[in-house]
Amino acid sequence: MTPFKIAIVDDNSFLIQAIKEKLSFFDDLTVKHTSLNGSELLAKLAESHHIDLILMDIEMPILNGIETTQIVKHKFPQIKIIMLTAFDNDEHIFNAIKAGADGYLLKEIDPPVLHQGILETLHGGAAMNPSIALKTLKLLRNPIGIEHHHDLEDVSLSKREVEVLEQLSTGLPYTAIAENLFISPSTVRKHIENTYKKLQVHSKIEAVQKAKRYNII
Amino acid sequence: MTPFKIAIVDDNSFLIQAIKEKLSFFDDLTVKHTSLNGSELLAKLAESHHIDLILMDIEMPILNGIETTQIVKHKFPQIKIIMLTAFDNDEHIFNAIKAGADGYLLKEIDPPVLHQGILETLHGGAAMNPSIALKTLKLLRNPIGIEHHHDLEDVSLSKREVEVLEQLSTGLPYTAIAENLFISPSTVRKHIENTYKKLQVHSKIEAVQKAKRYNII
DNA sequence: AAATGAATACGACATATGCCGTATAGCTGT
DNA sequence: ACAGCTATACGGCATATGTCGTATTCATTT
Repeated sequence: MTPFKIAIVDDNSFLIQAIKEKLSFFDDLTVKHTSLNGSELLAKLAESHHIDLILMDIEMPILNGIETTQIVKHKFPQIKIIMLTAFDNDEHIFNAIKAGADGYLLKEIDPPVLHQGILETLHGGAAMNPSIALKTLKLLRNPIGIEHHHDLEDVSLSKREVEVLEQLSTGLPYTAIAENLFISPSTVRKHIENTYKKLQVHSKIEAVQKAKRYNII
Repeated sequence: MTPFKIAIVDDNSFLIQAIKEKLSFFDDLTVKHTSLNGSELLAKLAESHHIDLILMDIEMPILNGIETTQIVKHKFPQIKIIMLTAFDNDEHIFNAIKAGADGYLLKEIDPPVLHQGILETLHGGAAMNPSIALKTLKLLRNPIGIEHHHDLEDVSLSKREVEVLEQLSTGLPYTAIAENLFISPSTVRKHIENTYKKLQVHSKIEAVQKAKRYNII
């Protein structure tokens, strides 16, 4: 069995070294590369995304761990990401989960526990330190904090564009939308084209998801 | 140090016995009493609530584990409760968390892991099996799923099909999905074709939305 | 030993989609 | 009156998608 390929991202090179040493005891894992911030990681992934799991710090310059997680998960959803950070405040935890993290551990973790968490995550689970787990349970019980609806300021879709987007979101093809709105398929497509530009996306799914996240539909 | 006082509630007396045996290895825990359903437990707690933690089954006659958890947590919030059940469907998990459970474990658990989970919970954390943890993360990410939280019984997607669906949901084209999963685009398309049949849909968007509603992704 | 299901892979074909350019008509605020 | 925005509409082209069929390999189950 070839070992799992791990990447580490942390702006503190001493801490990277410490994590590497913690993992060095286990021969079913190998650290393929490390980065000091998100964009350095993205550059390495662009060359080769042959990485199974990323251990990601949160507070980093240039591109932080939350943003980086979002981008990596969007482009390479198969790569597992565990946040490995010193802080466990609710804001970070919630944002990391929203960004798509598969786990959340604290840096003071013991090597065997870290190893266990990585393996569990690679086998389709989620790694969480118990105190973090409790926080996620509390978040689930209080749906108040869940709705973090920030509206998209700079983007404004026209009424018609929103109507078309709503139809799109149900999975209808252009021809059906045209019939529903009594306009030509060409017009539907043009509306969608303009909408994509405003939302800066390039497909139905991305448009629908972005629109939902920003409460446009 | 006096051992922690545990209570077990399960309508299957054989399983109670099995759990007791699992815990018998650890002298920092002692099983104070056991009950075959919720009202039996409540009666015992009314006499003496000198209990630190309850291991609670969900499916029981008379008073089930969810309702019992709600009542116990209301009257004795200091008592920790870990759900210990054979089932891990979203509905149960979500309801147990809402009822106030401090953890959720599966009955097939190994003795040392159960022991660990109990201690962690008693020390102010939450005990969760990794696959359950992942489900809670998904619930947090999908506000839709929180309202529905029911699994699709009759439909079962394979592991690979779920992976492909996850990739689909980010808006990636077939070719990118193929690269990410190191398989041919033909295979990606075949997986998607099979998925559509199982979900009874005919497009990406429908598949992704249905999968989200049923907490598949 | 046979059957089943999962994962892999290819070919073919009709349709849908993303993206470009162009164009007309109506409405709004300056 | 004119600039700017919106809604409407067409054509073209490369690529993506949905739906068929077929086929091999591997692991599990009967």
